[in-house]
Amino acid sequence: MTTLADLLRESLWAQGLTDVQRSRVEKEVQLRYFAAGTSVAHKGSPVDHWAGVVDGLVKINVLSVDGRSTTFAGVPNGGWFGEGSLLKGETRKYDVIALRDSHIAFMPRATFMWLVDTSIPFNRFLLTQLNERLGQFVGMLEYDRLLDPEGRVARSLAALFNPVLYPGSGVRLQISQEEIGYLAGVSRQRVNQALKILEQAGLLRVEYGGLTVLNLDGLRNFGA
DNA sequence: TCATTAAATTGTT
DNA sequence: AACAATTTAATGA
Repeated sequence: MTTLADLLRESLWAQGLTDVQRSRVEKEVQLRYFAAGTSVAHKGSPVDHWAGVVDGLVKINVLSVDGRSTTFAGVPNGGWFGEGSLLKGETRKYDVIALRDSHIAFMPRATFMWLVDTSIPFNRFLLTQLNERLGQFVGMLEYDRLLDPEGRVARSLAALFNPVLYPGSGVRLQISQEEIGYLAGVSRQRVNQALKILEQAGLLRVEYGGLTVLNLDGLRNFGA
């Protein structure tokens, strides 16, 4: 179990803060618990917090009119989301759902804006985060059309280990094959087959209720 | 600590 | 989608 202190210690943006800034953040950030399958935030609701995953895994997704679910990204330990809508003052554009039992940290808009106004390292972090996320979505557009299911699973997993966006992730990822299916947009059966292929290629090791990444670059470039 | 049972997850069709 | 096999977690002796 990871704590808020661990999250702040591992977050790049927190390392650049002054003691005054960090203590205000620790005082005003609230922790909430979400059971697996529950909604963390609804599409269309006002965005008044910046949210970080302290412990767990959430997915960012939308529902199409016919009820089909499409996942844009998974956010593991150490990942933060919602800064785009927070900066623009718009309502949330995606649903956020906990894939596992998750502890989520919420930073009030006032605190977030205060950091934007007073901390150059925090702004630099936001620039990097937005840039990385842009690159991730551009890459997704590409592989979504070009790659077979093995490649899609491989890149979805690699995205979860993006060291810039999600510095808290280790090599071990606790995620069921069903959850991977949601993230990669393929059926659980295809995930099962894809994982075996990736395991034979020496890129990862399949375990009960999770997997261990052995070759992150190999995953990232699989099928290219 | 060990055995039994239920629940979750995986592997296969 | 359905089913069987496997692993984990919980319970109680």
